[in-house]
Formats: sequence, C-alpha cells, structure tokens
Amino acid sequence: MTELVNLPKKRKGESTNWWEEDELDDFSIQKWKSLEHHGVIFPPDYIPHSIPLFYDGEAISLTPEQEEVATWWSSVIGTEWETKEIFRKNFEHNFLKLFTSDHKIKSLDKCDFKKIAEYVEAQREIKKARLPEEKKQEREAKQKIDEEIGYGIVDGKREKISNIIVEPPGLFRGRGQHPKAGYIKARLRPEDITINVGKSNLVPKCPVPGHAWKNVVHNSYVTWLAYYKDPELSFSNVKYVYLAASSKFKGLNDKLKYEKARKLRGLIDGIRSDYFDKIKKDNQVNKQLGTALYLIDKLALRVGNEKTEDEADTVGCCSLKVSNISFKENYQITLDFLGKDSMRYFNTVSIDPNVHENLKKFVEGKGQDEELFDLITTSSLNEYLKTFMKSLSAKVFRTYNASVTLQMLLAKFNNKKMQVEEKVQFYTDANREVAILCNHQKSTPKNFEVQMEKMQDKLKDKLESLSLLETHLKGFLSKKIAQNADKKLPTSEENTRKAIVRAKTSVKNMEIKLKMKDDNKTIALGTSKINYMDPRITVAWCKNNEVPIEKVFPKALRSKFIWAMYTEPAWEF
DNA sequence: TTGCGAGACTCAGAAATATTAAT
DNA sequence: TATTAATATTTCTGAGTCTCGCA
Repeated sequence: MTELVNLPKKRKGESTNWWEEDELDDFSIQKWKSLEHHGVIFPPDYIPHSIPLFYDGEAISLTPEQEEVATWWSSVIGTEWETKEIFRKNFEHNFLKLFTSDHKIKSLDKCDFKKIAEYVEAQREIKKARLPEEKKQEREAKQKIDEEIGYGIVDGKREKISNIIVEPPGLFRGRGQHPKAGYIKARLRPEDITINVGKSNLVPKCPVPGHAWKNVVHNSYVTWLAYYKDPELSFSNVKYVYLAASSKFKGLNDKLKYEKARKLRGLIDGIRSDYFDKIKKDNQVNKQLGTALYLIDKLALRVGNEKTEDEADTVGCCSLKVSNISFKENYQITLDFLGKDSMRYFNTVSIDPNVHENLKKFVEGKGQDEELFDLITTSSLNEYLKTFMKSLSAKVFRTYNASVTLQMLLAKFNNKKMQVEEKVQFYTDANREVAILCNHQKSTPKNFEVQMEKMQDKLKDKLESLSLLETHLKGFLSKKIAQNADKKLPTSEENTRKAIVRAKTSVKNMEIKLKMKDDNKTIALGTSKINYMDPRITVAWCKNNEVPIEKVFPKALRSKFIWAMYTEPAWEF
C-alpha cells in the first residue's frame, strides 16, 4: 500500500513515543518529574500618541493611561460593539473612573474620539501596506523569539508551549449578552504571574527589570507552567499557560478521553435500558434523571451547570427552563435555547412517548422561568453515571455520539474509484452531520450572498456554453454547421463531444461547490474535528481509501493527533 | 449532607493570518 | 505575471465541564 502518512522513524536507542509507553495510570497522579521553561512573554508597552479627545468640542489632553483606554474604544468605533448597550454602559462606567471626580468628562456620549479613531485607522493602513520583505522580517523575528522562549523541557523532552504571551490589556468582549462586556482588562505585570517549575530546575528569569514573579511553585500534579488572574476583573477566570496540543500532556489526555468514550460504547446498551427504566419509574427524581440523560444521549446536549450573575444567561440540559421547550403533535418537542457561547439551539425532534409524557408533567404548574429539571443537578446526574463506570460523566456522551456517528457514516463509503476530491467531499459531508449533531455553528461569512450570486452566474455561463456545444453537435449530426460557425467552437464532431464531456464535469463540479458552500454556510466543521471525533476513525478511513491524511487534517491537527497516525486500517472505534 | 467555590482542564467561534485561486 | 479575492488554517481568549475539599 502507498505510504500515506509521513511518520518519524524510530532510531536505535531513541526513547519510545509516549503513546507506545505503558504509563497511563502513572500520569493520572503525577504529571512530570522535571519541568523547565522560560516563563512568559509580556506584550509590548503602550506607546502614547498624544492625540487629544474632544469633549463638548474642547480638546482634552489625556494621561497615557487614559489615552490607551480611549484608543481601545476608538478602534471599536464602527463595529457593532460601539452600539452594544451593555458594552457601551460598562465601558463608560470604567472609562470615567480613570478621571478625577472634578474632571469635566462626565459622559461617553459627549466624548468625540474622531481624531484618535483617524489615528487608529492610519495605523491599520500602515500595517496593511507593509512590504512583503518587512512582513517576512517580522515573521522571522517572531519565530526567533518563539524558538527561544516558546518551548519548555518536560522530563528531558522539548515541548511547544501554547500561549506563551500573556493576554494583552484591552476591553473585555464577552459573548452574547455578557453582563460585564466592556470592562477593562488590565495590563499584567510579573507580579501577577505564578510560575510552576521543577524543584531542581532553574527558575525562569523575570523579563522585566526591577520586577519579580508573584510566586514560584513546584507542583508536579498539574500540567500548567504558569497562571495569572486579571487583578482588576473580579469576575474573570484564572488563565493558565499550558503546553501546545502536540505535547504529551495534551495528547495523552486526548487519547484517554477517546478511550473513555470507547468504553462507553461497550456499556451503552445497558445504560440506555437503565435510563428507560428510570423514565418509567414512579420516583420523580429518577424520572428526571432518566429523562435528562435521554436528552443528553439523543440530542448530544451539554450537561448545563448553574451559572452566576456575572455570566451570560445560557443553559444546557439540566438548566433548561420551561420557556425553552414546547410540545408538538406526534410526540415531537421543540427545544429553543441559548447554549454555550450564546449559540442558539433550535431543534424539533420526535422523542420517545414516555419521555414526552414526562416532560409534559415536569412543565405542569411551573412558570416560564422555572427549571424543567428542578429535582436534579449536574452533580446528581454525573453521580448516577458513575454507577456505570467510575470515570463516566455527561460530556463523554458527546464524544461517544460524535465518534459513533462519524464511523457509521464513513462506513457507507463504497466507491474507491472516486477522485480524491470527491472522497474528501464525502468525508466533509459526514463531518457536517456530526457538527450539526453537536450544534457547532458559525456566523454567515461576510459577503456571503454576493459570493453566492457570483457563483450562480458562473454556473449559468457554464450551462449556456454547454447547451451551445450541444446544438453545435446537433449541427454536425444534421450536417448543418454553417449557421453557428462560431470561431470558438470545436471544428470536428469528435472534439465537440470531448468538449461536451469537459463542460458537463465542469458544471457538475460547480454545482457541488455551490451546494457545499451553502450547506456549510452556518456550520462550523472544525470544532468536532478538533475535539469530538476520534482521529483514529479518520486515519483508518483514509488509509483504507487511499486518501492522503493532509487532505482532511491540516498540519496542526496532524501534530495534535500524532498518536493516532499509526492506526491500522482495520481499526474500529 | 449537601452545597458551594476554587482549581484545572476541555472546548467554542471570531478574528487574524497564510495560502490558493481567480482575474 | 501581478493583484486581488476567496478560502483554509492558526491564534486568541472566552465559556464550558467536572472534581475536590471545606464549612
């Protein structure tokens, strides 16, 4: 068989790859024995431009601190953030705090950022107009720094670090209706950073003279190299600095995740009959547990933890509200809610009659804003899952169902003679099914309609020239070529026939392309590929069907899934 | 006994950037 | 062949899940 994947060959005396080692249990307790790295990189300092802000027509000169924040706002002007109510309100509140109470600046509405916005725009233009040579130099300088600082050494092995530059200051952009959108993210200093290194390894040097790390710890039970928290944003989460997806830390956990989902495959029949039992039980708590798990399993919903007031109001299965569900004929329900990242889940499905009956009962006598599953929590649901398998939790069902769906769809492939492009198409169609199952969406690309029209026009042109060729052929057959003796048309019958075949393929390809573009308009294919579908299914399928792996996994995914590249063609999930 | 928050990790789509195709 | 437009890929950082320990 042709070599479809370039795999590193093992040399004599070289240590084995982690995925060939037998230390999975060990990893679950201690993550490393030695850990060495260079700490983190701070984004460049702010360079003031001294352009004033106009307030009530009067030029106000700003301190560098005020100016930096004003410049962030200026770069938001013209985007939808500018008019987003919460964003605007929070920004105003926090911006005004930068001025003393007797300062004349009292309202965002009266602030005129025009001059600063012009400056921001000019800077953008300058950046855009960089010569290819300049861009290349910049890229190389970046790579050099990355090469020097962007790697750590874990148990003697050099590993790439993912987010080595700490997050730059700016305006917090929450997703959906985030109550804190528009708050100011502070500039981080070394005093905000906690470093994790091996006890006998060198502590990374603090890159800012006269400053020091907040803390240095030696915690070998975690995989993070550093962490920090915005000192100003009380609601913000801790940010960790981790190794990149290609590392052993990430790869091993990833492999374990898929192995867990495979274990679930072996248990799924038992689990399903158990939750159907519960669905029919008298006990209301059990009824809710069974019903919720049914939805998680069938519709690949997230479990839906409780959220605080400082977060956008989104839900998952256990936090569904009465208002999110409506009942239809023939045991159908419609679920309509905002899920993770405030992405809308909107789906009408037929469900089991018992489940339908239960859900109707759960809703009875409750207000629109009350919880559908009021007697259970995400913890109690996960506890129930633990009775089947020690490490089972709700999210495993998403991984399991995504992988099983992909494998089932790919198994339908039966035309090895197809062109590689068509095979990739087939794979993408399967990928899309999974993405739809997991509700992975993206916003419609800019200019989508215009692009579609352009393609439609092209298709029309192609169809026209095809029909022209066909009449031309008829001309040959009836020996009446003279009337359409166009100089561009083939001069022989044989060539006309060939041209018709070519034109037909071209039309077909255009139609496929058009359909694909439309089908993928709002579907995000990447998320399921990166996080849900066991990569070994893809690798095995590619090997079976002579599809080069780089046609479906770009470089980053091939290194993330390096452990899966050795999968045998006969492998099954 | 449970409920709650800290902690650590996975998983999200948008935006930025790189590559490829079209003109 | 050089621009420009479209598309593919990577980066960025926000938003989830889930476990654990403590009151």
